Amino acid sequence: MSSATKALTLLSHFSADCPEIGLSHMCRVAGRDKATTYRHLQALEATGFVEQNPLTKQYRLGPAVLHLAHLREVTVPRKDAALAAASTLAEATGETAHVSVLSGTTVYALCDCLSPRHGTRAVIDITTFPLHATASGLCAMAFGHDALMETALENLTGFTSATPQSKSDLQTLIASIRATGFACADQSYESEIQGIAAPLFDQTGRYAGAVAVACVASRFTRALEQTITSELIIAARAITRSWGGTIPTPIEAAWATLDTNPQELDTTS
Amino acid sequence: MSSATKALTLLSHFSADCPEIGLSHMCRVAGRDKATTYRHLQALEATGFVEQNPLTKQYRLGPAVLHLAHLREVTVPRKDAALAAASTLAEATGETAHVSVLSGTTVYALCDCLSPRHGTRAVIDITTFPLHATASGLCAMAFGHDALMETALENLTGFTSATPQSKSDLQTLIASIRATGFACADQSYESEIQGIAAPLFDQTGRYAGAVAVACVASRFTRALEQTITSELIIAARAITRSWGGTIPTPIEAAWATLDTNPQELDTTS
DNA sequence: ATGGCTTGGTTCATATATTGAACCTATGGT
DNA sequence: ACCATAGGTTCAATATATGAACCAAGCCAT
Repeated sequence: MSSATKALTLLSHFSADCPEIGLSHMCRVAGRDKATTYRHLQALEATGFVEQNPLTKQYRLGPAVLHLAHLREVTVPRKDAALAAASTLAEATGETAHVSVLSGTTVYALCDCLSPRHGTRAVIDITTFPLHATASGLCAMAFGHDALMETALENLTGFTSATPQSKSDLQTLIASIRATGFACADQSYESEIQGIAAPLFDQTGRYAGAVAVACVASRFTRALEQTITSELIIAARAITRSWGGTIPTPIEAAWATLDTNPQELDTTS
Repeated sequence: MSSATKALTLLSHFSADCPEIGLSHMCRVAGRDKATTYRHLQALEATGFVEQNPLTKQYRLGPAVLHLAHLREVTVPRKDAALAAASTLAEATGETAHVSVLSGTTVYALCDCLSPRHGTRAVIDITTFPLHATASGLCAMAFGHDALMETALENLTGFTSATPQSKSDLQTLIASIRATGFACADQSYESEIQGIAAPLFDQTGRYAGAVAVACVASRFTRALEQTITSELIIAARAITRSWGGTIPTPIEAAWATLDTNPQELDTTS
C-alpha cells in the first residue's frame, strides 16, 4: 500500500456520526502509528482535505472536497453512470434495463436500455413510475422515506389484476423487498411484464433510485431470474458507487445470502 | 513535499475547463515523472478520488469526493467559518463586521460581530440588504449575476441624501468596485455609517456573498480604511477558502496593487 | 504497408522519503 | 502530587518512492 493511499484512507474514517477525529483517535481507528498518522494528516491539511478545529484540535474534512465535488458533478452527470450500467445489464440479461430516481415522492425514469437479443422487448414508455405497481416504485417505498406510503395509498390505480390494492398488500411486498434486497413486480403494472429492481444510494446515504430489469413474462425462468439478480447487484453497486454512495450493510447481507445459493447448487451437482 | 501531498496535488489540476486529464498530460502539468504520476493516479483511483473514463483512458474526478463533500457540508456549516472570520475582523478593525449571502436576487445577512472597542457601534438590524444602498448589495451587483441590476432598479428607495438614484450612478459605483475589489457605501443606507465590503465565492466559482465592515463615519480615517481593507482581504480569502471557492485572479490582482501601497509608503519614509 | 509520433503502462537498480519506538510538553481529572 | 491522555517531535533503520529506459498499441501522413 502506497503512502498516498494510506493518507487518503484516513479520510474514510470520517462519517456523519464521527465528523471530527483527534490524532490519537485516528491512530486507533486507522491502526497506524501516531507519527505516521500525524504526517499524513499534515499532508491532508496542506492540501485542504482536512482542517483542524482550532478549539478542539480535532481534525475534520476540509474545504477542498467541496470544490472537487462540484467539479465531479459537472463533469460526470449521474445519467452517464446509470446508462453505462444499464447497458451492461441489458447486454447480460437480454432484457430491458432501466434506472429511476426518487425526487420528493415521485419516481422518475432516468434512462433505459433495450437489449437487441429478442424480437419482443419491454419498452419503458412512462416518465414517472407508480409507487405501488412497479418494481422501481416498490423499491422506493421499501428503502426510501416513510411519506411514500401515504402517497402510494392516495393513488392505488388498478393497472392489472395483479396490482396491489390495499395497504396490507403493500406492506407484505415491502417486507419481502427489505428481506431480499430486491423489489419484484409480477405483471402488476403491465401484463406480460415482470420487473425486478435493486435500490441505489447517493452520497447522503439516502435512497436515491433503483436499477431495474423489465422482462417479458413469458421468458421469465428461474435461471433468468438468477442471472438478473446477480447482474442487478453488480449494476446497483456500480451506480451507487458512482453516485458517491454505498449500499447499506443489511442489503449487502441480504444479497450475499442470494449469492451463495448458486454455489450450493454447484456443490450438489 | 511528502508523497501523499504530491498525489493530492494532482487533483488540483482538474478544472471545469479541463475535467479529464490523460497520463501524459498530467505529467506535463504536474511537472513530474510518468511512472510517479502513474502510481499516484493509481493510488487516487484505488481510493475513489479519480476514475478512468473507460473510453478515453483519461482520468477524471471520482465518486469519493461526493460523499466527503456532503459530510463537510453537514459538519461545518457555512455560518461557522463566516462568524470566525467576522470575529477576527471586528477585533482587528474595532468596528462592526458582518457577512451576507446572495440567494437569487436577495442579499441576506448571515452573521455579524460587534467590536467592544468603542462606545458607539454600527448595529446590523436588517435581515436583507438593499442592493443599491449597501456595500454588501453593491458587491453582489458587481460580482454576481446580471439580473441583480434589474432587481435593484425596481427598488431605488432613497434612504439618505447619498443613496444612488439612477442606473448611471450604480454603473459608476460598480465599475469602481470591479476595479478595486472593494465595494464602498458612504452613508448611502444610514447616515453616519460607512460600509466597505469584499466579495466571497463558493465551490461553484460563483459569487456567494460578501464580508463587510460597517464603520461609524465620524471615526473613518485614511488609516482606518487601510486597516479595514487589508483585514477584509484576509477575511474574504479565509471565508472563500472555507466555502470551497477561490478568489478570482482579477480581484486578487486588484487587491495586490492595494497591498503594495503601504510598502511604497514604507520605502519613502 | 511503413515509419514516426504519441499514448498508457511496466520494469528495476538506486537512494530518498517513510516509518515507529521513544520522548517531550500540556492539560484535565482524582 | 500524581497518573492518564492528549497533540506533537526526534532520529536511526529500512521500506518505499523514484525515474531512465523500455514495451505495446493506436493514430496519421507518407
